[in-house]
Amino acid sequence: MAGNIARKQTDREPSDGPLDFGGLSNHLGYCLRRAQLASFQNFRASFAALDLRPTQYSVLVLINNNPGRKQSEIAAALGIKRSNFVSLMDELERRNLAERRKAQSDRRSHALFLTEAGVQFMKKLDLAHQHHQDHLTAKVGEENSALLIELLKRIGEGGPFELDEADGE
Amino acid sequence: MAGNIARKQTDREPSDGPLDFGGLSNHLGYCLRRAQLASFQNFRASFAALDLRPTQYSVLVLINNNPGRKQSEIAAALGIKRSNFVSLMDELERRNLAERRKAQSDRRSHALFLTEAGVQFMKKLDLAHQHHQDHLTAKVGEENSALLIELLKRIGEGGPFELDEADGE
DNA sequence: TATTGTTATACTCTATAACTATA
DNA sequence: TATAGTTATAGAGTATAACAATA
Repeated sequence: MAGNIARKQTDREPSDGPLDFGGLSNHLGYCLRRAQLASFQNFRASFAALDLRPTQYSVLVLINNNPGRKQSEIAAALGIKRSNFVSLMDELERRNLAERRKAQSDRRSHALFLTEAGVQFMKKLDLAHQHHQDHLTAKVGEENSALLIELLKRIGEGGPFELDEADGE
Repeated sequence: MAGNIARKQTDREPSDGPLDFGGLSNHLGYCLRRAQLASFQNFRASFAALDLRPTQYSVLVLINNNPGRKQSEIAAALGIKRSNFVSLMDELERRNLAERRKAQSDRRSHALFLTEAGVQFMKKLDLAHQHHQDHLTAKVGEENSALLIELLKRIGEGGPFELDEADGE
């Protein structure tokens, strides 16, 4: 808030010293973005040995908890477009972690399952995720973790998820 | 946690009903990601009429609060690579919101300023941001907003920012 | 030799349109 | 005709390498 009124900014060059973020440091959206980036970064570190990105992890968890569900259901639940989900699933299938099977009831759709290797892999993922979660929890303080999650859910709910888009024209 | 032991998943097709997210719904990192996506979405809606993305907004705010600082300083403060900052700044210059000026002291560097139009534009940005911030604050409850920001800062601090990378080889 | 800005490139994520095969 | 999966494409965001001008 401090600072500039409506005039062209002058030629001074303050050069050194820390930058003034103004109100930005206390903008909820900005803090969210930076926290999320830090979280992703730690996720990547925790899962580096397993070579798995956050999105891939969430897909495996969802298939594991809902074996046999349609590809489009898993995608929609995670807010991923059907079209973008294809290559994601291709990769998991290539690594023999998950598989598509033709659904009997509706031969258009694919039912998704973890492979045996995928189920085994989940154990390692659980450990890596615990490591990641512990890191974040330690940062906010254990006693604040549940409240933080609650507040984040309030922001996140009613998002773009659970609803698939109709193909536009 | 409920569910799958180490065996290949069977062919059942539970078909309908909501998906089981397992522990995922209470993963801090996952909640962060969904909240951040929802926040970005609301940001875009609030700034749609102004045709400005979150990154562009943060750049304008930082230049406004630190006129005359080097391009690389602004970029580093926001965690943006120098190389990626170029097209961003090109766009802001093309729209006559900000400008580069050759620095006197070091003719390699560009000092960044808002244009007169840019300073005027900030007023509209402040209003749009207030609208956006109010939306988020209402979702978490006004009495929780400050605490949430504090907790997010703990996660976000020590991130990839304020430090520029050395050019690799 | 190191730094600033730049270009070129590549990979991920996201978004849209159009195709296919089934329904 | 509508839906599930796919393909192709395009826009952002992010990452690295290399170059010119300057220090």
